[in-house]
Amino acid sequence: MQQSLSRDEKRQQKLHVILSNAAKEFIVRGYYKTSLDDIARMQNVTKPTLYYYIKNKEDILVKCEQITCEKINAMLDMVMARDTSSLDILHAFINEYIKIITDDVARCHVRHRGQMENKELAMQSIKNHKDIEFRVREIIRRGISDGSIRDCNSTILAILLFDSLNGLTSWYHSDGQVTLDELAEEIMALVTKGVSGR
Amino acid sequence: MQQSLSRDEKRQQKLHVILSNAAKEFIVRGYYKTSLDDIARMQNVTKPTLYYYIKNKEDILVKCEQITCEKINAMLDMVMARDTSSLDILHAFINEYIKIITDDVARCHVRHRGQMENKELAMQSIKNHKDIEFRVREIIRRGISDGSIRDCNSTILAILLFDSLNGLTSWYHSDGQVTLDELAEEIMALVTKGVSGR
DNA sequence: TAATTATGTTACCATATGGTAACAATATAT
DNA sequence: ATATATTGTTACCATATGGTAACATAATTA
Repeated sequence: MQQSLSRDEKRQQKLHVILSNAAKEFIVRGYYKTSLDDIARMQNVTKPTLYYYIKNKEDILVKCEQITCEKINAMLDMVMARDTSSLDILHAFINEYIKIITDDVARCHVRHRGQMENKELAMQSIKNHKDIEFRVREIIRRGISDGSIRDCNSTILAILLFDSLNGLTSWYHSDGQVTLDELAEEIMALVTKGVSGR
Repeated sequence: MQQSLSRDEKRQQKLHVILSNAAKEFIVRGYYKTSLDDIARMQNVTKPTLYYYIKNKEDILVKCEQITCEKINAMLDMVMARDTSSLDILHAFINEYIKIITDDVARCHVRHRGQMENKELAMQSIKNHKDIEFRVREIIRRGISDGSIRDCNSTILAILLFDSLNGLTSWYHSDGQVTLDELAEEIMALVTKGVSGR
C-alpha cells in the first residue's frame, strides 16, 4: 500500500520533470521547433514512453496551464481575503504574481495560452485566463469604490497590467541584474504613481 | 519607361498583399499552422509563385519587421524633434505607436519578433527592437533630467511600457467597443498618473 | 512462485510541408 | 514580329514529426 503510493509519487515526479523540461524548451526554441523526440531525449527515454504520462503534445501545454492557473487562483483566494484597502490587495497580488510567473511551467503557460490547435482546449484556455482577469478586475472595481484606486476603465487597466506582468516571462531571468523584489517595487511604483514627475 | 515603373509598382503591391494576408493568418492561426500553400491560395496563386516575391517563409517575418521598424523609427524621428517636455514627447510617442501597431503587418512583427529559426535573422530582429527600446529609454532619461518624469529605472519602465503597448496587438481590434483614442487616453492616464486614488 | 500491472522499447506509418526543377505563358522592348 | 525578361504552373522530393502497434521487461500483488 505504501509502495503503491510511492509508485504514484514517482509517476507524479516524472510527469513534473517532463513538463518543466518541455516547458523550458518550448520557451527557448518554441513549441513547434521542439519535437517529442527532443523532449523524450531529455528524460533519457523514448518518445512512446511520454505517452504514458501525457495524452499528446498539446496535453503538455494543458497540464502546464492547469498547474499555473491553480496556483494563481489559490493565491488570489489568499490575497482577496485580506482586510485592507483594495490598492493594498492589488499590491500584494502583483508581488505574488511575479513570484509565480517566474517559473518555467508558468512561463510556458503564459507564452502559449489560448494557442492550442484543438479549438475546445483553446477556448478553455482563454476562459481560464479570463476568469483570473475577471477576479483582478473585481479588485480594481472595489478599489474604485473604496477610493483607494483612481476612477478608470477597470477592464483596460486589468489587461494592461497583465500584459506587463506576463511580459516579464519573456525577458526577466532571476540570474540577471534586477532582483525580483526590485522589479516588483518598480512595477508597483509605476502602477501606483505613474511616471509623472512631482 | 512608365510601363516598367507600373510593373514595379504592381510587384510592390502584390508583395504587400502577400505580406498582409500572411500576417493576418499568422496572427490568428499561428506561423507554423499556416502553410505557404495556404498563403498562396489567398492570393489565388500557387506556392512557387510566392518565391518570386519572398526568399522563403521566414522572409515574410523579416519583411514585416522591416516595414514596421521603419515606420516606428520615422515616427520617433518626428516625435523626438519636438520642442516640448519629455513627458509630452512620451505622450506623443504612445499615441503614434498605438496607431502604427494596430495593423496586421505590425501585429505580425510584434508577435514573432526574434523568433526566426535562422539565428542571425533572429539576432538582427532582437537588435532592431532593442534599438527602438533604447530610443524610448532616452526619452525617459531626458524626462528624468528635465523633471517631467519621476525618477525611476528607465530600462524597466521602457520594457513595461512596450509590454503593455505590444500586448494590444493580442486583444485590441478596431471594431471592438473601445476606440483608439479612448485606449490611448486610458493608457496615458495610467502611465502618467498610475492607479492610486487621490 | 505465478499472474498481473506498470513502464519502457523498437519499428513503423501517414501526413504535412518547405523548397526546387522543369516547363508554360504573358507582357515588354527592340 | 521576334526576342527577352517576367510571372506563373505542374509535378515532385526530402525531411521531419506526431502518433501507434507490437513486443520486452521490471515491479506488485495474490
